[in-house]
Amino acid sequence: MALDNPTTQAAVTTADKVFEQMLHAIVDGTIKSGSKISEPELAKNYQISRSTLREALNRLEKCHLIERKANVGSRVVECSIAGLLEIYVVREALEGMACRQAAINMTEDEIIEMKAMLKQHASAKALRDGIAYYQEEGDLDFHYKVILGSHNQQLINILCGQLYHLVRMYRCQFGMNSPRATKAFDEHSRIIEAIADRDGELAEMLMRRHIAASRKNIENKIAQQQ
Amino acid sequence: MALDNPTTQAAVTTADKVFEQMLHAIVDGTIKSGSKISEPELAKNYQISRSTLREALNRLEKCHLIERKANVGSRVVECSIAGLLEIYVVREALEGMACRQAAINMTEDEIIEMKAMLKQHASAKALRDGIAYYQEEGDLDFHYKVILGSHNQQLINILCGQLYHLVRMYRCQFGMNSPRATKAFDEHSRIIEAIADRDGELAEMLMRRHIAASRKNIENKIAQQQ
DNA sequence: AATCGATAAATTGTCGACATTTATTCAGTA
DNA sequence: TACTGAATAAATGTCGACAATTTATCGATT
Repeated sequence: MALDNPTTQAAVTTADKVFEQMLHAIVDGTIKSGSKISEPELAKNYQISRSTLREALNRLEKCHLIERKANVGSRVVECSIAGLLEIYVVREALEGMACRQAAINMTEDEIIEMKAMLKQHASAKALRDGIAYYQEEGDLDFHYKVILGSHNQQLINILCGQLYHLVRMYRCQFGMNSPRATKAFDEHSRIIEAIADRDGELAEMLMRRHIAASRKNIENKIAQQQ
Repeated sequence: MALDNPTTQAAVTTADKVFEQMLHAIVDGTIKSGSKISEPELAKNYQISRSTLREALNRLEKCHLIERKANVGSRVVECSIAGLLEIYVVREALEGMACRQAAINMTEDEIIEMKAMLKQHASAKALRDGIAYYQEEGDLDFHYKVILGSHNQQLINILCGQLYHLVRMYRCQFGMNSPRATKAFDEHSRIIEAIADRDGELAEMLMRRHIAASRKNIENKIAQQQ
């Protein structure tokens, strides 16, 4: 659970471990976004050889967290409003489709599990008057489960394997604890209903609106700050 | 133009060149899908060190053309009907959205260029009575241009950077020269119209239907073969 | 003083060797 | 004969050093 990502398997090699450490550091901003990466320096810091470090860098590049130029080096990806909005556009398309596929392909057991999860979120929400907790963990859990429920390996790879690290990075660095907790919860409920009804078209539409609402919420926030 | 991919930049390092060679070999089946990759053997074949080869393998992995297991090795991705259909689902979602964004973000010049391209395809089609040529190059050109027209770097990366190599691989190995040439051409025309009208909603819908039709065409072909 | 060019320093790319893990072989036993 | 398990072979992971390229430094010239 080092990555809070249901598709990640245990890190066995040292490059794996360094990858996870760097992933964490980049997501929470310890390694600043936009900064250049010095291979000799980092290799010394983590006490590994440059080969091993480069192996870790390659995995970070796969997640689109760093960018490499030949004979020049690597930089941590830059966090920008435009970049964040781009990701939301992709998520709207992909998670919308994932939701449609989930309505088609989810097993009854998976649906029961999702309903149970939502019930648990509801009680947690009632207890804590739902703010931070639900927003962070619960929201991710929900989206992960829907994506996995699509039973489409390509969708799962792209969303859980690469995009979601970027999403978490933006959430951390821009401090997104938006006041959409209650609204989001209701939207999640309706989405699960549509999936349980095996109504793929509605499920996709609701998921797209759910993500679009998130995006507009951010756009408003940005507009306010300016 | 080694990769027929508008987003690829010149290969400067030897790892780049080996990557391109292997990419070609995997796409056209010289390196068989599902086969195991022996690092020592390939390194000898290409006359490079294992480090350099591994660098090339990492890029292939980024394109989802090979899969690696820790301490076990790499295998070329397996071509299956299910896998092909999965890709079409992802393309329907992503290219649909790309088309919507293209309707919003394309410049007038880009639209003019697209119309010119289509006109050229039309004459080529008339001349050769449209079979192979349009299907292969023309279709890819069209889809590439729409994707680039979205002006969304994430969409461009995912579609042109990774998914399209897989698409080309399947086209090569399954021998897809489907008889949809004329129909596809008409669909392309209507999509460009929608983009020119800045009608994002229609553009997305038409692109989704266009790709879904391709998918159904394949499903039918498969069903016939059995 | 600013710009250009050459030299020097540092960084990335590549290599071959060693360490560690996995796969194979083959002898021994039930 | 079939199966287990230890020894062997092979493959992957990691390391440190060298080569090639880029960046920084510094002196010369306009």
